[in-house]
Amino acid sequence: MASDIYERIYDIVRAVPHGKVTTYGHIAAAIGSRGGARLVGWALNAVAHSDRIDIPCHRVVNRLGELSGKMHFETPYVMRERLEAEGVQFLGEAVDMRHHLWEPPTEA
DNA sequence: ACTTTGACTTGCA
DNA sequence: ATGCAAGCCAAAG
Repeated sequence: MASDIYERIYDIVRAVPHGKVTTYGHIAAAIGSRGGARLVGWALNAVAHSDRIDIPCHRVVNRLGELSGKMHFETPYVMRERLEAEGVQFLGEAVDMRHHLWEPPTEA
C-alpha cells in the first residue's frame, strides 16, 4: 500500500500526549522517512480534508514550534487556543518546544 | 502519463 | 552565521 506511511503518521499524531506537541521531522523520522517531513504535512492536509478529525493536527508543529498549519485550519487562532487549553505554553507565536516537545516512539 | 507543488528538514557552500 | 539546494512520498494540475 502506498499510503502505508499515512497510517503511520495518523497513528503517531494520534498518539501525541495531551498538552504536548511534536514536529514533522520527528514524525517523519519515526515513520522511517527522515526527509519525508513534507509527507507528514501532506498527510495531515488529507486528514483535515477527511473525517480523520480524530487526528490532533493542532499538536503538530514545525521544528521551530510554530503552528505552520494554523492557516489551514478553519481559523488560524483556534489552533493556538486549543493548545493553550491543553496546557501548552506559548513563546510568542511558537510553542514552548523546550518542555512540550514530544518525540514519537520509533515504532517499527 | 508527466510535471509541479506541498502544513518540512537537513546539509553543503 | 547566512544562503541556496537537495531530498522525501504523494496528490493535484
